[in-house]
Amino acid sequence: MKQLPKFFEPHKVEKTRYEYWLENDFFKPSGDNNKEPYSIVIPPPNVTGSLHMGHALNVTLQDILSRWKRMTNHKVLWVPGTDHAGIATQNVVEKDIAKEKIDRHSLGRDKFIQRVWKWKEEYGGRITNQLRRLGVSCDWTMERFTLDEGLSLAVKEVFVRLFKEGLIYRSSRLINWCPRCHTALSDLEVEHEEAEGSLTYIKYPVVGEDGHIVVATTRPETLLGDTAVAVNPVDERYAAMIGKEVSLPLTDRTIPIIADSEVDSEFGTGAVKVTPSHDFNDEAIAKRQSPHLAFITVIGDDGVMTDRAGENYAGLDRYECRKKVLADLREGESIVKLEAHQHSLGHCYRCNTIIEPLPTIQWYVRMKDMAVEAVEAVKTGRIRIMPDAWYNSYYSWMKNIKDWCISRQIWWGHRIPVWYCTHCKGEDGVSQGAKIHIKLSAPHNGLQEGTYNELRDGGIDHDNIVNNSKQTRVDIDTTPICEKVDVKECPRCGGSDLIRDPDVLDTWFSSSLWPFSTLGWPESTEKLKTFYPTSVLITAFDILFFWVARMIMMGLKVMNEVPFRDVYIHAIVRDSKGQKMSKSKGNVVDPLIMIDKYGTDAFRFTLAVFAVQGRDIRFSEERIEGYRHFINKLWNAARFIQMFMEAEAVTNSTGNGALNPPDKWILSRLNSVSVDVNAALADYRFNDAANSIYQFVWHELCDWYIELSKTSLKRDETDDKQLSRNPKAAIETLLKVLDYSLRLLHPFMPFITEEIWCAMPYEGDSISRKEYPYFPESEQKEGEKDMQYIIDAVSGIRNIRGELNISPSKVLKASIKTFSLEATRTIADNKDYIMNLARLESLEIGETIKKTGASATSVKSEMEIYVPLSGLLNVGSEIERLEKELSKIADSIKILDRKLFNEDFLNRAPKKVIDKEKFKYEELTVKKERIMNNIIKMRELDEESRSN
RNA sequence: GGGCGGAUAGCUCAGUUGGGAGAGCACAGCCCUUACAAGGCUGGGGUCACAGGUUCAAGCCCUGUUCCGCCUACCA
Repeated sequence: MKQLPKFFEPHKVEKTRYEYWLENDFFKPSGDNNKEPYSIVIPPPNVTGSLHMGHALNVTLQDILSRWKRMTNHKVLWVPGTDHAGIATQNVVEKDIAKEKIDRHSLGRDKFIQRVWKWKEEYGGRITNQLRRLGVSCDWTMERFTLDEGLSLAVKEVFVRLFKEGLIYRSSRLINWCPRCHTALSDLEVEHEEAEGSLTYIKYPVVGEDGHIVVATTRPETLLGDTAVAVNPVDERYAAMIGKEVSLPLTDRTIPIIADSEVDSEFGTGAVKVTPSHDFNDEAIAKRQSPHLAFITVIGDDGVMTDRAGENYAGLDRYECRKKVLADLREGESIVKLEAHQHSLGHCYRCNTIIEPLPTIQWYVRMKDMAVEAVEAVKTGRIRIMPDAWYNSYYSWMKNIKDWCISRQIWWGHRIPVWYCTHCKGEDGVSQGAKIHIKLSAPHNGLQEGTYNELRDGGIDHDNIVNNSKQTRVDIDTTPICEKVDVKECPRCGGSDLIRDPDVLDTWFSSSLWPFSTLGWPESTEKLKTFYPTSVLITAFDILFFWVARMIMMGLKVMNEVPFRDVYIHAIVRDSKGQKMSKSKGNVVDPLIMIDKYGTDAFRFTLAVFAVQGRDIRFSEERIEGYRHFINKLWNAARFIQMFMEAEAVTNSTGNGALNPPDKWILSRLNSVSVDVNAALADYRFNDAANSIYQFVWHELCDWYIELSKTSLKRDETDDKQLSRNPKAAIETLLKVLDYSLRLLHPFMPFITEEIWCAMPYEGDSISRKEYPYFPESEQKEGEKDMQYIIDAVSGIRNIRGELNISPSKVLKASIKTFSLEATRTIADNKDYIMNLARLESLEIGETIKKTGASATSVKSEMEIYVPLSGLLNVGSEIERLEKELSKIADSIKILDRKLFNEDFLNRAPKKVIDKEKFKYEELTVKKERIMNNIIKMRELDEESRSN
């Protein structure tokens, strides 16, 4: 046995303990083959990431579950890994090489990707190393990266399958475009923020007449791309104008006034300018018209105005252009008024640049049918979502789901497995449609030309489609050839002049395959067979749609089985004021700093206590401090036990096997706590589980049991032979309760529990290999009633001390008048415990005890405690004390009165409740009377002393 | 616009089928009682946001209101 040092120093043990666990493969699946395997895949953090509170909470909860299940003998696999995080990582490396004054284009695609890989090799391990500091019990031999060879194979396999099923297709339409990242984004990758803008009212003169029509817009610069003005067909104000032309200010174009029933007559002037190339609504209007309205793209893919904006504006940044357009309109007296206007603006979730809707050609996944199945899987309970408030969000998102844009115009990621033949024109050579020209770059980057298939959604002015910038692209006008392997020659014409699609897939595409791709799919591996579907997914709600919903759809589509049984959605960690933590606000709390300051165990335990279902977490450092105190308490409790293990009383004790009364009590409490904790964990009530153990260890084990055991452990020195205690039973109970407490705590605080456990004479190589305590069958309340008498007696005396300011070091005499045989017997049987805990030098017990003159009194339900304090007692304050007690009881009786004199209550409430209330009433009335008697006696005494 | 969550002690928050309002921190008093002052004992402190309703009984269920927070949406 190793002597525990005086203080627990987390940093001295964390690293070595963790290495010990790894060396011994404790985190690899083992356990009972007959029990259901348990598996979790980690939500892969971005490889560029740095550990934040969200990660810390997320993995702590997973680790608690994993360790708990391992200790309950399940075969547990927890798969770790990281996500390649396409745009984010590319941005990081681009910034990196910018320091060397180069950009990715001058480097070239292959060299750039090499640089990213190099970066990944150097820094990609940072986040996983940080996770290790939390003590996570992942099976690191299973670590995966979304761009791994195996996972890339899975991605290609899925893409090809979906393509061949027609679920993946190409389309040209408006897409959310980030002018800074130069790529398309999915709807989800756009973050909307409310902003104060202004609504500009602009006059468009009617051609050939004196009149004009006024339109209102938040984006005056898009006027340059207007191709119509729309009004509601039933709007009488404008009925006569439909079909007329207006001349578009600042241009030499005229555009028609058209009717569209979606136009809201109430908003603005009821007339809306239509810019099909730069607004999703307008695109829809344009496509509802027959023939379609023209698409004129005046903003380029870098947010700079194109040639089509006209020579006065081409080359201007979009916001510069807005200023100039406004100035020019003002000069031409075209502006009627400006109004302040609140509206929401889309921003890129990676770089926060304002999104520009642009017409481009992109790859999409058809979602509707997959969503239907994914909804079904949840509705039928094949997947549970917790807390259940999230069901509605899930359903409503799935119901309104739109096709998912999966192509990104960046380089870092899974390149789309599609090739185009420059020679053949598609299967029938003609029907693939006419060639169209695409300008591939923003004007100032020089023009590149290329062609794409006409995609038959018609109407778009493809001459002005701005495609992925700075990308050289040659004629591509053929049906895509989609294969898993590199295509070297065209399967249709045999030609070898093939061009691979330059785009990569949305990062979330590979993430959506994570639960099965990490287990080896498309190979049919043992791991896959054993651990798919996974048991639970632990995640934050902000990626419910990004990731969780898509995993469900892909799991069902590809594996024909849900990816996980349970989804547990935890809160987001906010700062102490409830603000979202962000670098710009400067309110970020770094988990690693918390770990440095307080140790991993205290930090983890705090997170567990914070993890209340359905509620945001306001982080507070003070709480960690509080739980560090708890760790200290636990540590010292263990030191106490160690101290007494070799005490003379223990080693010399014969140990007749009989348990001391407190031993029975604490063991019974332990059983009950073990049941509570297991139930809480099974329900993902991490806070309840943590609090139960906390309460037990501190307030039952330490506050009462250990204090009581000091008496048991003493060599019998009382004059009363009957009270001889069994020190052996006490120390054995201490060891046992400590053992099981540590086991209960181990999933929450793995390090200190291991450290203490290994220093005790327990058998085994690690606490993590021991069984988790769960004792439902022995949950009888043995010893709990006896203990109540002891607690009543002790706390009665303590209360007198506290209230009357009597120093704890002053030894007191006391007597207890008992009112039942059981009370008499129990108090007498436990006299030594009571005397020690209450610091008494003598204690009289009996039903005939009389109170002596100046005594303080404590009235309990089956006893009255007298502490004679001649000379010490301030009669006035004693009366005050008793009156305070009396008034509390009187209040309670009043409430009970109201109930028990209410016939409706007596008639309708369950008998159990009535009996309980009656019992309480009796008890309190008796108590009240006794206190009153004592007050009367004290008053008499008071008067006596006054008259003397 | 639609949806969701919150409002309980000075602070941060628990409160699982409706049946005597809790914890931690902070505060006050007495104590270095030999595991622990990162501690022990004792105590003070709450019209459970507001207004109705259901019920014998409401912090908990229903309706409405106010104030916060979040998600979502194409009102230019």
